[in-house]
Amino acid sequence: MAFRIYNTMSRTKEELRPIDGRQVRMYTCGPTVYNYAHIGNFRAYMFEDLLRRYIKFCGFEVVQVQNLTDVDDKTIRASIEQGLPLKEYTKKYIDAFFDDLAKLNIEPAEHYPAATDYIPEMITLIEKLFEKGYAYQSADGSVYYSIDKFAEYGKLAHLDREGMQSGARVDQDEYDKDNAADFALWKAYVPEDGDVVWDSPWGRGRPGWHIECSAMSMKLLGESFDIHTGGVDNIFPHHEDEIAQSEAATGKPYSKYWMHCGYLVVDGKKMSKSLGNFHTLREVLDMGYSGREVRYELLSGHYRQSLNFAFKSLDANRAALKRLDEFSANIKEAGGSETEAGELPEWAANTRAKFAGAMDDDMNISGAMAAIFDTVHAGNKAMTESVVSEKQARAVSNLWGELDAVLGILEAPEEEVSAEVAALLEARTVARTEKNWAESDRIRDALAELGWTVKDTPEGPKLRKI
RNA sequence: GGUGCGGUAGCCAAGUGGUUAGGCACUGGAUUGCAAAUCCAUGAACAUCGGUUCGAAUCCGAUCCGCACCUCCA
Repeated sequence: MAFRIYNTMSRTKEELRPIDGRQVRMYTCGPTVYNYAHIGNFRAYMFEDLLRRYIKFCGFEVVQVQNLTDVDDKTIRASIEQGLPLKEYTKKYIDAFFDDLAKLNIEPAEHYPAATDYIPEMITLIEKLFEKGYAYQSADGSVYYSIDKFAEYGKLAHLDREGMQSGARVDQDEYDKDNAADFALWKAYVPEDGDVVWDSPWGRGRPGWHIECSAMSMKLLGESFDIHTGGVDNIFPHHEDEIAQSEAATGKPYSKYWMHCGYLVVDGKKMSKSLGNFHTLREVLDMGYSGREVRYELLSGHYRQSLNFAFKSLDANRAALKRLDEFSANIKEAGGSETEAGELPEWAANTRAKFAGAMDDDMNISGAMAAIFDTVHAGNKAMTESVVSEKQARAVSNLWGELDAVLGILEAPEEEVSAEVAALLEARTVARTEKNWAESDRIRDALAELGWTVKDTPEGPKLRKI
């Protein structure tokens, strides 16, 4: 089987074949750290996490770069408003970003370059564009990229110049540019930038947004690399401009594959800061939901489709996760103290193939989850009938671990049973032996207060975290 | 105007010519002191209209509706 991914450039599914045959180098557009990211933003990071995990599942190595945009209009404006140096202001949100990634069980990328640490690389890249005739300086001192010089401009977004001319939003103020669609490589200093300024051969100023990603990706991954990802809103202009800059400068193909995820929507509308219909992760966690429930939510739809966010979905996820946890706990108990894995039981023999078959098809997560739940059902049935040996259970546990390396949601957090809870459970067992049902039920309620449900099974009472 | 994505049961969400997707919720039963969990059983769907076909959720055409991008955006 081969992992096939949808390439926005070709608009078809293509087999993933890393350029060097072994290692997948991927670049993912990261956050602008002027504020807390909202969970719509995390949908993209979640998609990228699933992608990198599945690439590894397929046996490739991964080197992932995710940039931190720590200089732009918004970060500058906000830092000046708060009277903080830019670096100090953005640090708070960079820390929060990493904190949120951890809560969502998103694997760290190999590199997190901050734009302000790569200014020399950006300047070098712009110089190269000057040499090759793609860049020009306007009267106000800013440097622009001339899209007319790059014949393939528009190849990713499939936009032609005519369509753009009649576009709904052509900025009338951009009088300094040769063409309204030319974009800034270097922005000349203006007083509103405060002390956020660097020297360059074209005068003082700061880099444009698009050049940041081109400079950092090529510095860390090479002039040609494998996968570039982002949200669909990055296709144009951001990724189109990255291609124009990078390929014009190097004369080589930039990224081999382009992958874009759909939006998180609320009541049919894209979740966004400007619409105000967003929630930050910390807000949702404060409401009592777990990072794991949010992860399940963000994972539960195909990455290219828009995904509907609703709190009642999170509630439904809680129930689904409980079902998964119940199975995991039972299979673990069925394994006893056995450490050696035997053959997989017949009901789990095809699980891995079904899971991988779905994931191979451009990460069909719904098909993959169906393979999981089908196995849960068949396994519950087998365990109900007590036809699962300890060695078989051990093998299933191992399989679960292997699949969870991709999903990151199957392993429930370990919960310690406190002495108080253990004592209550013991007291309840005594009460039940004496058929003192009133006392037994009272203790069960008390355990529920402490966050535990108790199930009475033929093998004795079992505790489960609520 | 240009370019894309979509409309599947109460809700979420796969499927792209024939065979139960899956999850949550609901209903009946088994089990249980009562529960919980689990199992068994059951119900429910392809926006509308036409066409192609032995057969269409799937292909073709038209229509209606929703969303997004077209220089801040994951």
